Amino acid sequence: MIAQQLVKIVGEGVKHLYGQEPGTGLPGLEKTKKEIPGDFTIVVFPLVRFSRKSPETTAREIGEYLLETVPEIASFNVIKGFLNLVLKDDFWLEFLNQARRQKKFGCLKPRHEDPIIVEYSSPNTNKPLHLGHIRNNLLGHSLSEILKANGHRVIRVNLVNDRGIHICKSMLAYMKWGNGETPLSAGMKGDHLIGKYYVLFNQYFKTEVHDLMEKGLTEEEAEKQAPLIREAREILRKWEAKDPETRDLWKKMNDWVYEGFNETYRNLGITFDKTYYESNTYLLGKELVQKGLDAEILKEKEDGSVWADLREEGLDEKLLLRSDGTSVYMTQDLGTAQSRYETFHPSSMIYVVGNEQNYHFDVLRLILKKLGKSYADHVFHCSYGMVELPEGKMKSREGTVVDADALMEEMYATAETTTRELGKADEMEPSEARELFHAIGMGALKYFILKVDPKKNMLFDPRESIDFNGNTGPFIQYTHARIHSLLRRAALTGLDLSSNVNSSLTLLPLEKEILKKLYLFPEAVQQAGDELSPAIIANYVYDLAKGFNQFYQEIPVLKEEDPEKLLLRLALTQLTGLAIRQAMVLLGIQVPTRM
RNA sequence: GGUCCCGUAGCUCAGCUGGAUAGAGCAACAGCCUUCUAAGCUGUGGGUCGCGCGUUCGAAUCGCGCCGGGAUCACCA
Repeated sequence: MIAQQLVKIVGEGVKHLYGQEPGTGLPGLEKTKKEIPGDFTIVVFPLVRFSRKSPETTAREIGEYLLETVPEIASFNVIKGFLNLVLKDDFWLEFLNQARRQKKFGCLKPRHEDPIIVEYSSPNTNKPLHLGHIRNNLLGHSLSEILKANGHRVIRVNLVNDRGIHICKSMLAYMKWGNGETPLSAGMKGDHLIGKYYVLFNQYFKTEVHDLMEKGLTEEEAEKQAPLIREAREILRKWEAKDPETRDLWKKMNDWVYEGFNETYRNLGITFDKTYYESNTYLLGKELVQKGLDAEILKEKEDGSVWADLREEGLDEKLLLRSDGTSVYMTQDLGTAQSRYETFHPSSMIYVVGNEQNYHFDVLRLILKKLGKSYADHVFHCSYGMVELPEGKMKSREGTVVDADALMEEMYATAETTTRELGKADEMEPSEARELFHAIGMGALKYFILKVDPKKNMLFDPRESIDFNGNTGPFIQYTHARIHSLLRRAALTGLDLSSNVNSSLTLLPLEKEILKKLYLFPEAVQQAGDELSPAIIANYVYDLAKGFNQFYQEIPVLKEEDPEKLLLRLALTQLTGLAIRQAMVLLGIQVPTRM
């Protein structure tokens, strides 16, 4: 690309003019600021120490050198230490022609190499998904798409947490108060039904704890001795002993939950290549720990528990096997990492997990390293922030969660109302209209979440509905629909869009603006991949759509009488449409062709 | 208490690998539909970039110290 070439040539220029190699790190090419004439800018301050001249003189000299050397450069200007370069219009027009020939503009071709494993979602099967899970799922899905666009092979995996004491709590509550209720008889999605019993358990449990504390127990003692928790623990014991009755109920209830989850996933547009279940993987890792013990990397304490000592690394000791020989969460994660490494030989493993588990993943990586695993350095925790409500953090037990299904329904309803008010659904088939409402509702939700830097906490106010105007998903979708409307009209006139644009045309400022933005799309895709950040794509595509709307509003396209200019504008329109669609695919958002 | 993350306009967020006058959207106000979709476009107002010190020709951006918010440090997952 021209950017890298220019940087290189600047280096050569410095050597030619001042006899010194600037070496690494010096030159930096940036976009020229809006109000200043120019396309790219070189900040020459760092080069002054080679030239031993004023910034202005240095900039002028390098400018002259570039003007002579680089045929694409039309002119330059110098403001203080800033060297602003103007490229010839035919450079931009050539770019337009070349970009239009690409199959998938902005994306790299798939390379044949080891895959990247992206783990996300990882739900518990004792309650329905909420807004936090939505952020996780959207991030995981989008990251997978972004990595693919960067030429990687991606394996998307889901590790379902289908066993453990929390599941037993729902089971116990169901046994006690369920009366044989089923999703069908209750008219509820399976995950919501199970969630109901989880809440029920916690209500009764809370009362028990309260009563015990009245009798003088501390909270901690009460929580351990409450009859309900003892019963739940007994169910867990039976489950681990493979008691048939317990296992049957467990399976039945989990299947209900999966049916519910699948519906939620379908609405979200999320899929996986492989699903793991903890009930199958929770014993993994013991072998690994044993080997570490044999090699004296790990140590056993007197009571038989096994630990990794991370104090030299600035962390604490970490338990890997309890004194009774059973394993913990960390043990399992060590085991699944090893198992995935053996099956897929991934180039890296990315875990999309909330930032509350930052410590866990630091420890995981350290232990893998201690155990001498070469892949330890290729384990990445894609850590994202909490979704907060105006009152603070969402808490399942206190019922202050925003339910995923309810939220999606609401988004759909808002999309329908808004669209109908605008009269845009009037001439649509009911099925087309339904698809549109879904696309817009989900587009608004997804964009709202993905435009925020993943690592930051974000705020969601349920009282204010998610916007459809301004920097939003529907805004971008609308721009796309508008583009298609233009292209449809153009098609009616029988124009052939496939031929190349004449590269000796002169560009209007707004036309060039869009070309400059389009030029940045491949970079945005790459940066999003490097930083594991869909937000970069979201902000990019908003900027592009905004730019197109300005162009659209100011410059008539179809009224243009000069056929070459008409072709240019339509080509511009078409490529923008492609870039928007491509970017939105990376975000997992559908783009309607009319709305 | 230790470690990590965050603090930018009334609100939600960009910008953070140091660069020119700190940007959007929402909300408020004022314009633009007999002309390609007004879910749009244009304009006005709104800022000690938490505070202080340092590094630098140059700091929202880097370093240190405070202040404020969050997460985490289980024989839970």
